[in-house]
Amino acid sequence: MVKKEIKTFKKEIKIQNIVASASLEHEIPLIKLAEALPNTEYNPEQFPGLVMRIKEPKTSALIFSSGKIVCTGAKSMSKVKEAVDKIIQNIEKIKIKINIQPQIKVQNMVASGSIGVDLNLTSLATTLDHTEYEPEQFPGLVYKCPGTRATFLLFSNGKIVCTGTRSESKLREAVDMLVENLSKIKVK
Amino acid sequence: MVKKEIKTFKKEIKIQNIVASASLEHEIPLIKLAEALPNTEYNPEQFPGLVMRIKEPKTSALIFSSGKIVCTGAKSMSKVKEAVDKIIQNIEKIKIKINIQPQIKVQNMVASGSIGVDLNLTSLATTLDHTEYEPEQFPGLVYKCPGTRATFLLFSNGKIVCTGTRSESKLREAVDMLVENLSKIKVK
DNA sequence: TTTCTGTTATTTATATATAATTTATAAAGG
DNA sequence: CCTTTATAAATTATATATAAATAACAGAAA
Repeated sequence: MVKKEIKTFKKEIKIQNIVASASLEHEIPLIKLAEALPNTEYNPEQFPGLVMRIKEPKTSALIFSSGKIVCTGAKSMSKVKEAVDKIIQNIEKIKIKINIQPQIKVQNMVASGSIGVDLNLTSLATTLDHTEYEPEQFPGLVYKCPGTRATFLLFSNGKIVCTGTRSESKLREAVDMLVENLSKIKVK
Repeated sequence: MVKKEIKTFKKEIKIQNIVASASLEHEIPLIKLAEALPNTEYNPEQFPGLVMRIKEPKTSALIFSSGKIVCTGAKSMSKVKEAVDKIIQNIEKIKIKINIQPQIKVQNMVASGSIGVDLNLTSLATTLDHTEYEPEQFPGLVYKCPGTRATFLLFSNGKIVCTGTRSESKLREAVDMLVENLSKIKVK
């Protein structure tokens, strides 16, 4: 019985960063917020969003006057939710009442891991499609995985970085597809 | 009988600084060394090496935890050797025994002198290759002497500075080549 | 004039390469 | 005092590239 080649890869992947957005459905006076809270940075002439940093979970949020927010840095969905709650609590300190439970939408996930085998990036760049490899510019090979939102960064030691997916299931699907595609061109 | 033009140059050169490195082949506890010796300066968050100053020969040494050292300031090889011996004696004050006679490697020599003739740096900058001359930035003309490790700083009064060579013989060769190259384009 | 790019800012892993850090030294000009 | 040149040591920092939402401004193309 022939085992599928894919089984020989020791896939391993860990979510390192989640970017999520939400709308508080309420105008936010950013200047007032910036003056009231020490954990904020606001330079409207540089960027329209106010930056709010949360210690636990360690995250950073971008808050716009429209009430739209972007949360970055969390490593799990539960942490994202915790962070959003903290953000709302912070905003409510300036007497603004957020009446809704904002719907959180994951916009991007960054995960890192390994596929357990060394990769010859130079040959991969020519045998695999949808790749970009300029070692003198960046040591990783960029692979936009067809059929998925994922873009991978592949390194010669087998370490990988996956960006672009929006859920852990889609992330795992993408990694499986990456390994499958690599197997097809027999990288090992 | 036509005398060679080169003979009209009154070449003169003196070594002003020698930078040499060596390895003591022994780990050095820099914190302990800094606390025990007054002639040291150690700011690891600023620079990983400990600075040790020796009065005679007047030199300064950079000592790293790996046991690698860099000695600067000596004007002759014998002074470099004396300085390294003093450095080892200093280190042995904190009970560390350096069992070897480290092999000293000269990494750079700085020498100054004169070629005995005034130089029109502006015209030299255009007639001689491998030069850089920006008088409003620095009054000397920079000349990277092809075929040697030497880089010269040439001044309008004929004074010169030579950097980059690793031995007195190579230094003299470089100066000879400088004079020869200047003669070719008849600077006088 | 309108629309479409490209900055601006945030996070995060990955891995290369520079650059800056320190020390000494001469030269001439600011 | 600074400028410039070369040179080693080891450590930290930054730049390189990836995705994504926010939104305000810029410049450019239509």
